[in-house]
Amino acid sequence: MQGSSHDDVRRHNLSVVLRLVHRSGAASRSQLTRVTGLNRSTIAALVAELVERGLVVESEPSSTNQVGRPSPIVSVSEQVVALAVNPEIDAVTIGIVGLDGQVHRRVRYPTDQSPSVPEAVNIAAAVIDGMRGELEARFKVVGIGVAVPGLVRAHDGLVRHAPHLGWIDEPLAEMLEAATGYPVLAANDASLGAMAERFFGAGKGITDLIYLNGGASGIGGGMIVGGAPAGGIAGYAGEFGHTRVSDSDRVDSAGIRGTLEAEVTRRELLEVLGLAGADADELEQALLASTSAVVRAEVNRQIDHLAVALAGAINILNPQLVVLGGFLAALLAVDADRLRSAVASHSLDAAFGSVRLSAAELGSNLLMIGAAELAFEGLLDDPAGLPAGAGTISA
Amino acid sequence: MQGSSHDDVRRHNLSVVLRLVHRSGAASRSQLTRVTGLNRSTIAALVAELVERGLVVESEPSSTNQVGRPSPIVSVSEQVVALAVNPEIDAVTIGIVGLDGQVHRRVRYPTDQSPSVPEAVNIAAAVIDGMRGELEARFKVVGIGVAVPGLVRAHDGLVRHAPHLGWIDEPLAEMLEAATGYPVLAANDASLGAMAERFFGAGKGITDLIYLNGGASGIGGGMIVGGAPAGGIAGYAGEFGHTRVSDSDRVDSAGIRGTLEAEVTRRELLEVLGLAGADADELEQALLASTSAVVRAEVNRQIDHLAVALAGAINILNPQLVVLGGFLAALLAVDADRLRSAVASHSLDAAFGSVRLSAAELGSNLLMIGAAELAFEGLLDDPAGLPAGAGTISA
DNA sequence: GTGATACGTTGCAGAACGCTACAAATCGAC
DNA sequence: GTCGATTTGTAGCGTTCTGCAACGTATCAC
Repeated sequence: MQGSSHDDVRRHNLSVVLRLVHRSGAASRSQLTRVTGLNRSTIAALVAELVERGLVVESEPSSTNQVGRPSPIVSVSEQVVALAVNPEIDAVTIGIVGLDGQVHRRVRYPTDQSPSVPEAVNIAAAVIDGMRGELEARFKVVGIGVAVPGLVRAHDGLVRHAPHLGWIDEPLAEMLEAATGYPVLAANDASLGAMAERFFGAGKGITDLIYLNGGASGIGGGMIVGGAPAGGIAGYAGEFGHTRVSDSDRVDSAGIRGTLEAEVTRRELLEVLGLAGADADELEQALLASTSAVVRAEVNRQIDHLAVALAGAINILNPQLVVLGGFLAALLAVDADRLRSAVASHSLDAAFGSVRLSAAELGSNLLMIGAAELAFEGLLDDPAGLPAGAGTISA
Repeated sequence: MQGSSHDDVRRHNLSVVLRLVHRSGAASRSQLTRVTGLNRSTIAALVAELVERGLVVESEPSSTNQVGRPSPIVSVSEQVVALAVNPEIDAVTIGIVGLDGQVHRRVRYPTDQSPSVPEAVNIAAAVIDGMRGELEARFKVVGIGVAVPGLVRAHDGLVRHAPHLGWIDEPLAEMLEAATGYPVLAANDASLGAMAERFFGAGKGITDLIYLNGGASGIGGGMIVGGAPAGGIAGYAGEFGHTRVSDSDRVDSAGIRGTLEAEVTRRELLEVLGLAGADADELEQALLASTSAVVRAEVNRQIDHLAVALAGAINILNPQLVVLGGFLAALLAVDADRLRSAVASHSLDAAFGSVRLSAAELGSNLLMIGAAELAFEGLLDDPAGLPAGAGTISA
């Protein structure tokens, strides 16, 4: 319950303009006036301030075949970037992501075994140190976002529990901040995936969506509720993988029986296909190509269980869109009709009627974009909060 | 993505102050300055405007045993009220609810059979006409809120489907607006219950909660996510009753198998108790008094199924609080430990660790307060939007 | 009573936005 | 190619709202 003063108005309006060009791409000043409802002169002043702070660039208008004076195009500065870090079982991936959502660079640093927290921090810090010359010469770095495959406490980036990495109560953000000097934020990978798909992928402009991702180690998810990412009270929200879908005794990674993650697994799909390993695209191709009845039965079994979990979430959240990533997208691709009708049979007509099932669009850049978005969040909320023209951000 | 101007600042600050005295009760001006962060002089101006508009009242400070000049107490005007309407299977209830949350009057108009929409509208309009003398003399009515046991489309109050009333696609809000002349908003009863409990009941000050209500005709619910009521894309969110909790063939009111509403019913509790009918309090007393093993077995069965649904919701939403109303509160009262441990066994430790299970507090006034809150919403969002000093609101 | 403290009140200054008038750039018609 | 219509940028002014500082006032402690 905070009152707002004039400073807040300015901050808010700068934030609105920067968010627009960040999320919707380049826009003319006249478009900005229409969308924001602000006056021409106000938009001019706001854009001028953002230009001065090096956050956006104005460029010559392209010919639009429209009457009237052409309006300058406002686009995000290519110099403003965030660093994205994603520790996994077999690698740590580090990326440089522009404020326009472009992934400038991505480095995957493979590890022999699942990295410990100090190892992951050391790898990330070393790679970032290697990039530092380039970063300081060409870019302004706003901070680091980390996508963690596990539960992360929102306010301080403490990793409560990352089962596949074996991390428990690790102050990851704090350590990486100390090692690099950049401000660090961390969050659950699937929540960040939901945010990325929402802004830059299948969910553009949508206010209520559910995102489920199927990976080698399980199923995670995230949601956007009423236009805002829903993190829950401590940032643990979105664990769709542990939803109960059957009375069976199969146990998931958290030891819970009959859950989505226990019934719907990538491993079993690979087994019936006779594949040793495959990425998401290869798995989808193999499933589509297969004519085996055994494969088909397994696919159907998994689709039916997935449908129960989706229907439950749809009944509760009444979303506009369900985005499926990883091998769950493959299940959708193989038999969308079966999935749709199975979901329909478990959900309320009214809630199901307006929902669309869709595959994720961002592919391998998903987590880079999501993690960077986390780091950009502070800048987008308060574009004037950081010192103008600073090359790097110090604590 | 809207910009804000000076008008918005004023509107926002008026809204913040009015919301504070509405939700947290009377407060001194100095308290308001502290909570809002606004300047003394600004608060003085805001309160003065709210007084002039007849929305709040300033009164002499009570002796607080504190040094310094006493600060006037700001409280909500007792004249500002909303009308609450709640159609049910066997009655239509109409209430007058003050902006302070006080229920001034409640009229339950019993019906022989489940009322049709025109009947419900006629009853409500007739009762309100009967009150009109009192309303126009003593009160300023901001509008009518309707709590409907069914799916309601948010933006226009169309009742999509109210199974127990047998209503399908009924323009309830429109009809009641035409019949009474007051602006009408409608929403799902359980969603409104969630809102009421959040602001005036067990969930005061909590930003993430789930509310489940067990009634004679089924189980409904609502949620607050990140401080805001979550309605979904069309206002249908919160249908926890249709979450799958078992593989059984029991069917719920929507024809879906193995759901919470199919397994956990008030009817079966009454049956094992040998009771013909009972309100929520009587049922709870009877359950607590019973020593029958059969009763106990049925309670345990229902608790275990309830736990599955709660755990699923907790994993997905990571709330701070779960509020149980109706006969679900009775199950909690009978064996809170069993419910807690059953929920724990189906949920993630991290998400379950911070959650509290609690019984609803508002009892029979719940829906009156929730429906009124819906009607107050517009006023709270824009206290200056309505003409100052108007006795009633015309379209 | 006197001082300290906290708060209301008043007048003024600053910040931000909208408005209006004017200038500039484009398209289409002749 | 020129002219008018249209759209938008630009500059200056006015309005609105909040913050600040100074002063007045009411209470408590001694």
